[in-house]
Amino acid sequence: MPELPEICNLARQMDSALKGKRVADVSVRQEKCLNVPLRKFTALVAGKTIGSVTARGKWVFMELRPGVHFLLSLGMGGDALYHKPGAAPPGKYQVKLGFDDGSALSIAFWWFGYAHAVKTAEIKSHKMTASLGLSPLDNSEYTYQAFSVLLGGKKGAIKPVLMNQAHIAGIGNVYIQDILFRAKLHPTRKISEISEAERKLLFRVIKESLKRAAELGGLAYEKDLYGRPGRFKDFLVGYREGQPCPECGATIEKIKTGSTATFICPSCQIQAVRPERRPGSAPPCSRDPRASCAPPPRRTA
Amino acid sequence: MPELPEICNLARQMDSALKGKRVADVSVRQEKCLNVPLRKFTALVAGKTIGSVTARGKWVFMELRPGVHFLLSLGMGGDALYHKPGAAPPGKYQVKLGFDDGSALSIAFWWFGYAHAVKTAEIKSHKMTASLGLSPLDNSEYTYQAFSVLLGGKKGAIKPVLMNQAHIAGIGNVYIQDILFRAKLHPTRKISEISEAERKLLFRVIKESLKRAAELGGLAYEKDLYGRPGRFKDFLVGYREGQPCPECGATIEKIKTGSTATFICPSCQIQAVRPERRPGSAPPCSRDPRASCAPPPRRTA
DNA sequence: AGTTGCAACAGGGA
DNA sequence: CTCCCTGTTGCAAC
Repeated sequence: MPELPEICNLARQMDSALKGKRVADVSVRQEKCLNVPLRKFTALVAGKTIGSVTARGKWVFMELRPGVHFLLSLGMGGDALYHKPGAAPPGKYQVKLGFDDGSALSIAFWWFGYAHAVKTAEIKSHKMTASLGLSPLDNSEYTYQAFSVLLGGKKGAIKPVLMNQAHIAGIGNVYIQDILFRAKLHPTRKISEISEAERKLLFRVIKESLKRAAELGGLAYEKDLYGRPGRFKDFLVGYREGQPCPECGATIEKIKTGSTATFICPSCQIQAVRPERRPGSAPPCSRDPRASCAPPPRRTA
Repeated sequence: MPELPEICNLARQMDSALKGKRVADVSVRQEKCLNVPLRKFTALVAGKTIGSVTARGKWVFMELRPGVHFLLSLGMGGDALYHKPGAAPPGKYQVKLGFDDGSALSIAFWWFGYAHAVKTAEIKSHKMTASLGLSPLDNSEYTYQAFSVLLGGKKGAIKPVLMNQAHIAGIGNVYIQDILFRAKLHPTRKISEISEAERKLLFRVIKESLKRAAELGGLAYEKDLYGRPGRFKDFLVGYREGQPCPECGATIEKIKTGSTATFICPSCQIQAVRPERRPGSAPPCSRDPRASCAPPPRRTA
């Protein structure tokens, strides 16, 4: 459950389920995912009481009163699972917190993840979270103006900038796919060549795509705190290599952009600014991209 | 007179002509070429007596006793001219030092140059000179082993590394042309793909090319301390775009490599390691590249 | 024809 | 599907 929608959902569930519990037991099976030696980690976490749990970007912030924050990143994938009192003990995990009521939280990631403990007073010095940029679901900080400032003066391609957590926090290589498609932007489009209208559309598409996915409980192939999958699965172009574009029917391609893969519709997502449409000529894509948070039209019948 | 041969020649002439003179007068027409405010520059320089003058890379180091060094870089081109007592005053210059015997040194560069004054005790903190690398005409520091260490582990192209003053001090975009040609290396050849034999040849070619040019008093289109031109003008491929390669007759090309221009023989200078020559096949270039410090064969008669 | 500093980019590794 | 670090490369500036 790596990106912002899943993390938002997870943090909300943790906030409801765990708040007020006291950490009675700390079990770490993989010390390298910690930011401090095991002894220090345990000393920081054990005995603390869980306060608010929030999300920012791909990170979960769990308050451990008094004076500590537990910071969790699931990296390229993993689960944070709640185990109620008396439930069967968790199987595979890297870190487990047992609570005073017999319940537990187990954390398992299958590649790289981070379970960090920092003193709240020193949280500013935790680089990976301190450098996080705008939260796209927070309307007070994610404004069109702030978004424009972010892109201002940049010379590179649009995709890496949107995925840079220091700019906008929470977009990974999954949700970026349909965001770029809905914004009708090729991943390597130069930022300096994005028109005002395109930038406005992109701004809205980011917010609405992530919001929609969060409302659906995140990706269908990720689990929530209770092991249940999300309901978001209908990608427009993401992971649909070889299938038809829902807008124009062209065959979706999987390309390499820098070191990451991108799925694009080669006809809808263009590298240059779309030329002015002359009166009478057909629009390149007929549907309103803003409407496409809904599942794509089925072409199977 | 920008690169090492010209600077060596200039420093030697300055050492002979200026040593022992006392700076009586400082005139600065372009303050931005200084490293300190004009008042401070004057305070450091005026009244001092010239000691040894030496060269390192593209910089002239002039001792100003007691306790100061005058550091001069002519940037992309310029002159440092001696004016004997009673001679006509210099025309255009950015910086002029007048001496107690009525002679003067005028410095004029036509783009960017530096005339810096630093306390000798603080010379290590003068970044542009402190970071200079190996002197290719100093056999005790420019050894094949040191050269190999420089190239070790590098992944990029050979040309920018040779022109990096922190590695080898003194090669610019003029002398690099024939150095690469004599070493039979394409400017974008990957360092990791240079063979041992090629590296040995390159090591020698650098030293011998610069030494030969210095012995000729530098470039024919540059002036020495007395306004006289050097005698080096017979480039093998440098600035000979469209003319035949002196080795194989192929047409010399001017290409862009990164942000600089390079003149190459497309047939002699290859990007891949030269394949082993099978017995009986003709060598790609018949002349011994080590012999080519002499002028190229004339093709005009 | 020079150098610096920064942004962008690519590769290796945890 | 992650991130950081490093070195490299390109560009704009003086």
